[in-house]
Amino acid sequence: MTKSAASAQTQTDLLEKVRQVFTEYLEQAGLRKTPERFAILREIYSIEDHFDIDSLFLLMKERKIHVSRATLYNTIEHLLACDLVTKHQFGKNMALFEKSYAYKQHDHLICMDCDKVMEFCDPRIQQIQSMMGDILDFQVTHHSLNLFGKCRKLLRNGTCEHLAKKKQVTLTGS
Amino acid sequence: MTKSAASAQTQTDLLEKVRQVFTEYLEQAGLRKTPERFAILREIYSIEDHFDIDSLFLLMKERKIHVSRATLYNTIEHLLACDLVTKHQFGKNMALFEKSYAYKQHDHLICMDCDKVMEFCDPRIQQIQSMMGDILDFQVTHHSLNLFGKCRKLLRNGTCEHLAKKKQVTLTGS
DNA sequence: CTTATTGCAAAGTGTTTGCATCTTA
DNA sequence: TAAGATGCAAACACTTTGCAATAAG
Repeated sequence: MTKSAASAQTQTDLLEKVRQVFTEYLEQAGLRKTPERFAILREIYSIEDHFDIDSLFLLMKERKIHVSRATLYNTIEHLLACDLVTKHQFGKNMALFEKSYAYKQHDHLICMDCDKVMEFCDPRIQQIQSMMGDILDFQVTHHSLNLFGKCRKLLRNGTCEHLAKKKQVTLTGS
Repeated sequence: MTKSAASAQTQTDLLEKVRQVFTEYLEQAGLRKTPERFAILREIYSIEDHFDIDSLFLLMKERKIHVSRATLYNTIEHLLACDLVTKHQFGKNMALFEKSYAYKQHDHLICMDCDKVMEFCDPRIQQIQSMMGDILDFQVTHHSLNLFGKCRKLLRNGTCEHLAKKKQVTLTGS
């Protein structure tokens, strides 16, 4: 099996799994399993980057899948509720989303020059989160940590646009 | 000298100092020192909590200080540029601001039930920030860490509204 | 057949912009 | 007195809402 075939298989498995999670959520919540909802889920899981509602709308329009913006906003609320999608506010007013099933918890580094977003993991955040919850008697459900700045190396090379490649850093120790 | 007189003195000193910082910024940038700009600075430094543009507009209107929303948006950009004010996005679309001169760097804990914001400090954030900048060759200029959840203790007591009192926690060790 | 869901367009909300008027330097 | 700043209202961008038509259960 070639690498891309394996990856395609993984992608199919993932889609199958998230459809199942969504189905269970809809049933348990007494909501209807409409074709629009599953089409939106599928499109979202085909996107690698962060996206906003309008680019999702345009992507689906381009692929001849007609759903209204209202339905996108509505459906994404449900996908947030069952943790299949995560919402972000990276300093701009517009909300950005990303698929989040089976994704390791991560935080973001945002280049203010080219607007690109990189991801990183650091276990200390989890420690701070749970410790602060205890100290302040708060039930912390989630957090958002964004580091803002400029990509130095890429600025040296001229434009930042080349930074877009996903780059993920994980620390395992403390 | 009574305690409140001392505090009033401190408040006056602070206002004097921030006026000076703003003046220097405006001069160095070749911008005009208009009465509106200093009035806005004074009002902002009279606010203890986080605020949005519209509540600042209404506060100033109430105090019979007429400035337009356009001028508020314009001036706050300058105050951000010289670090006298900090901007936040706490998950909602609306931007929130706070005065930030001589304020210790801090992060936020947001109650999703009552929308109240608490502040805390943890030196590990600074460590993560500078380390990530080095690893990813990023020049990190600032960050935003928000912990979202529910205030447990206050929920037990009924409403969350009593939580509004500013509560700040600082860790000095790692 | 009942009622949730959809699509459309209208209304909201926070922010930005264009332009005539005013004012700082 | 010339360039910048202000105030107003219109324009914008993103999101939410109302409602008639549709379709899931």
